[in-house]
Amino acid sequence: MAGTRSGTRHSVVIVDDHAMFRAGVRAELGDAVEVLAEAADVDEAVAAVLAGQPEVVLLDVHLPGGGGAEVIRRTAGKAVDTRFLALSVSDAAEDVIGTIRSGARGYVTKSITGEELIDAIDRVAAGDAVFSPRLAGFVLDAFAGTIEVAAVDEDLDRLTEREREVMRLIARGYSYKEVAAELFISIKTVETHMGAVLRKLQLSSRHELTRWASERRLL
Amino acid sequence: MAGTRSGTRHSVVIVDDHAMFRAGVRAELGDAVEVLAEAADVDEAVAAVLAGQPEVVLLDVHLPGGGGAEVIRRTAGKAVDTRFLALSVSDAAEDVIGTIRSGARGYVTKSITGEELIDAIDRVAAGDAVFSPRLAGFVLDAFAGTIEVAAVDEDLDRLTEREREVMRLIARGYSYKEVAAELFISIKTVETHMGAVLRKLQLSSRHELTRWASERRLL
DNA sequence: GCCAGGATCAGGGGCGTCCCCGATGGTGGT
DNA sequence: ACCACCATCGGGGACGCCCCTGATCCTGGC
Repeated sequence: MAGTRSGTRHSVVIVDDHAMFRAGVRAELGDAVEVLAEAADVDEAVAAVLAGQPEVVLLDVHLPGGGGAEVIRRTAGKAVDTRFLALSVSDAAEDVIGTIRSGARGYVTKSITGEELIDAIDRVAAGDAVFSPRLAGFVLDAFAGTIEVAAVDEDLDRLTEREREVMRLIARGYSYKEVAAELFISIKTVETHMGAVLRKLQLSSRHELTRWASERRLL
Repeated sequence: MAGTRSGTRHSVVIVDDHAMFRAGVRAELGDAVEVLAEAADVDEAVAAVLAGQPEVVLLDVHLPGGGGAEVIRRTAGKAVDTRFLALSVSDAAEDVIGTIRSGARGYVTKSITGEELIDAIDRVAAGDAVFSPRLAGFVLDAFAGTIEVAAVDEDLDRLTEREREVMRLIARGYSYKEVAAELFISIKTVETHMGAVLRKLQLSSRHELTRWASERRLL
């Protein structure tokens, strides 16, 4: 992490329905940013953004009055230089994708540290898109076709179509016998494919595979 | 709320996996209480409670390492004057009931204000039970005898201490051999306990157990 | 003292998982 | 034609998982 990158002291508005959490963010940010205002629901947030014209809005996704996406919609065009950084407990795909589609430039979970958050604010203000590492995967998946995915999926790409098919069923808890019945092939063929899957993904058991797949939301 | 009631400055330990939220609680509490320690997971929490013997533990329900209930279980009897106040985003019945059954003396949501939280801490320390208004209803319902939330825990309650221990490790993906090494017992004993676990929970394989446990957030 | 229940362990058996060694046929590239 | 790769299968083995029938020790209740 950058650590001491502070620099410009961007202006921000903090939007979250929990006063406690807003206080936590404020405390963690210290004087690294300028907090223009706080808001606890959609109406307050819209008013605060229009009044303050902040560079960055820290935006909770689940918010009384229509959710964080509603805030973005209702301020669109009226706050030209403002960028939105979603800050949520949820790591559900629909929340992430929905928020990004609404126009947020980043999405980080509340498990982030203060230092990382300051860094994320800096980068969003500079025009970058910022995502928690764990989320980056399916954000890119959702926009697949335009962007190619690297790193994580390199392993997955080396699997053949049939191997991926077997992998999905095994990861869901199917036994070799059940996979064989499902795909109309013999148990031995399933074993062969599984051997290839485990070797290519550098795993050693079906349990590890289950975890690997669920971490990547491939189920 | 009561507002200026301060009085005795109770000692507390704050347990939550989000550093940001801990900072918020700490900031909101100010010097109205004495914060002995913070903890981010079950192990840290148990250590902090045993070391500090606080009057009140502010306890997140969803916590890496087994959840808040696990903290209560593992400190039971070893911290005589300590009372637990659950502080959670969840208002789900099973979370509330489960936490209370584990021994917590109160349950408030994170939408609470700092003032109200200080008041709740005072009252829990004094021996009162404290609940967010919206939750009080079905807490009483549950102990009135109706609700079938009990069904989930009845199965779990029939497990012995040792069986629960084995169950947790197996559900996390440990092999029998690894569990045996971890608990300093033989593989055959692990098999015996697992047989009892599967029979009592009416499951048929370790895979089903993994799902069962993850659905109930027992990991 | 007897009995129930919990924790510990052993032997053995059936089946699942994962690996090794092969083999055959098809397909696409050179 | 040859080679690389894929999908399909088989035998056999080592080990893990799950169940069965036992057994011993200890603790607590009647």
